[in-house]
Amino acid sequence: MKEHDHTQLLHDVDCQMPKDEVLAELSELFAVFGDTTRIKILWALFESEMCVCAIAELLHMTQSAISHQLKLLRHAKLVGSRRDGKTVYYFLADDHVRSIINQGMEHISE
Amino acid sequence: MKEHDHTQLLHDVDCQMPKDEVLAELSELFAVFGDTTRIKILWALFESEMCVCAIAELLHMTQSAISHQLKLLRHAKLVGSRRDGKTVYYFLADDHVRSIINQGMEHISE
DNA sequence: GTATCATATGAGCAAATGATCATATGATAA
DNA sequence: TTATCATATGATCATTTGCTCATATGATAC
Repeated sequence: MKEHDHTQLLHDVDCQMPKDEVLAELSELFAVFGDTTRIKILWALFESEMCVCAIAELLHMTQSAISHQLKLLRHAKLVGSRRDGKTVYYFLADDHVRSIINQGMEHISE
Repeated sequence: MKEHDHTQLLHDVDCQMPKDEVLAELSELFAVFGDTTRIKILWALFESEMCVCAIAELLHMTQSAISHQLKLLRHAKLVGSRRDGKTVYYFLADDHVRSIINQGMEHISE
């Protein structure tokens, strides 16, 4: 396969590309949204903060599965948590979550 | 593990949840953004439409790998394509792509 | 202290994913 | 037609992912 010439275009596009590091971080962020369970958790938290076992009950999944996913969401800074006695409540970290999900919804509902 | 009671909350949250079908579609969309290669392709197309082998050269990847990924992007309706002779040019399908990626960038740069 | 509830976490495993290789298809030129 | 370029696609394989199970940790009540 001999490639035809794109030298100029490639140069221009390459200049506009953010660092690999940034793009990796970006794709990791979207990967967090890229799972049904995690999307459901985030959507649930739109309404109200919730404890782990409530989310588990809502989604008909084990406490362990939910806890593992919440760990990912926390790492991505999409949710925060607060402890009240034995219970840990999770909540949306900021409004970017809503914005991103809303943009996604717009795209699929066309 | 006996669960404590969340009946009222669960009912309220459940009412606000979109159908599983919709949430699945939504997470599949974000999953497409959730890969470094695909994010790079989309970012490249911000600048200009490009043919497959130009993208491959830009990302230092094989034509085959890029072609497989473009298929996914096409399926998600994030890119479109047009043929000109032997060459196929890919371009961003609409502005949702830009909006979604911009929101993501905002989140990680805080 | 012990018992119990709520949550977190490590190991293991089946399923999904992303790249490569070989090959097929589509288009143009000679 | 044959040769070549550009792209698409199927098979394969190593890596990653998401769940389950068992167990650990943390907090409260007794």
